[in-house]
Amino acid sequence: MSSHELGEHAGVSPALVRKDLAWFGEFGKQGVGYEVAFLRDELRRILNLDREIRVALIGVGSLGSALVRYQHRRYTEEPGFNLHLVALFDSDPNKVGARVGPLQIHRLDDLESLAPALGIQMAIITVPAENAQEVAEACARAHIKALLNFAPTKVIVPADTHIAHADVSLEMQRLAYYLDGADEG
Amino acid sequence: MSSHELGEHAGVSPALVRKDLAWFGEFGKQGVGYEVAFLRDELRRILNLDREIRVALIGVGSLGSALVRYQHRRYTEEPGFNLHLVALFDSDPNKVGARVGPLQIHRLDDLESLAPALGIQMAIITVPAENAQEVAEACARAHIKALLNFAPTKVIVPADTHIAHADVSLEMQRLAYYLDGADEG
DNA sequence: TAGATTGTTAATCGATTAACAATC
DNA sequence: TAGATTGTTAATCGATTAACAATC
Repeated sequence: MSSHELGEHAGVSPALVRKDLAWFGEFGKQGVGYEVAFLRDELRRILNLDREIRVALIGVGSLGSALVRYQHRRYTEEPGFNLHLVALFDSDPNKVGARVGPLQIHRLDDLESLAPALGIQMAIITVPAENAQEVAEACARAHIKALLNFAPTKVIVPADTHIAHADVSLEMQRLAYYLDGADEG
Repeated sequence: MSSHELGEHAGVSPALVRKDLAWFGEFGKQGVGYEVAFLRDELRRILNLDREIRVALIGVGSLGSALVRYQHRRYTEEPGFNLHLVALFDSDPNKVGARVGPLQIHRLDDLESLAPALGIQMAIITVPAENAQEVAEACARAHIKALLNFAPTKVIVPADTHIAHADVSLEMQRLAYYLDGADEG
């Protein structure tokens, strides 16, 4: 497949496909193009998606429970889907011990002691906004350096920690800009 | 508040704050800075966030139900939060008629007829990946031109329709790039 | 070989920053 | 008035695109 075809699929120019790939190496053959399966595997390796990533979810409310089911289904049904949700945490004593799908809910206080043993590398934060900062700090103590935060609030993390925000309403608010306003034609 | 202070909060340079605001008008006073409450209100208006946006949710599974509760809580508790979830749709006859929070689930087939009467301007798509495209097409027929898609699949929409993707796993896969690989130091 | 397409260099484009006259 | 900060213009920076020698 040529850079032209790849770009068509991705919605970018052929030149950009080649330039971006050049950051990581040489994957194509002059006059021929790219061998798709080979390119896919190389990129999966480069992007760290070729091996299991062990994930904890903190805050087992309705959104958290939904994400447990969603992630678990994809992990079991989709070959090569390497995001593995392996532990749940909550600070509510009434929830601790309960099961969601195949997983039991641990005490949030045990995050620090359990994370290393379980090999947790990433955490999903689905707690109320007012608790997100303290949970992020608990993750820091547990040496978890990749966080996906669903709480609609800014969270301050150490410099070596990466945090992504998944604020659903924020995304909807972005879309709102494109709605026909009452003031528009 | 000066562009310097605003930039510090937003994590951008003072010059960029001024340049970006200049796209929409003149909001500051020389020597003084910006009046924050006025600026906030102006921007809310410009971004179409100053009036109610009526939203439908399609696909009332566990993720959909969680989002209903989440949106409804923010709408009722947060002043000025104008995203109003007003209708639920599902194609499963066993779900139609059931209530989730304050809302009843409608037949997906009724989307086209109900959307105009309900003033739906935006839709959240939380159906399985294999149904996302047909649901997007139903939205097009219902003249809904802003979609937030949670299904992990590409959806083709008309040119006048805006679609945002909220693929949780994709965000986690992005984070994976920054994890220390087995091959790194 | 002739045609096609890569990887890369040079040119272009757009976005960010620096600088400053205007003025609160 | 003197100091501060805007809105805007010019300079800089980085990202995208065009072009092409290398070569499959």
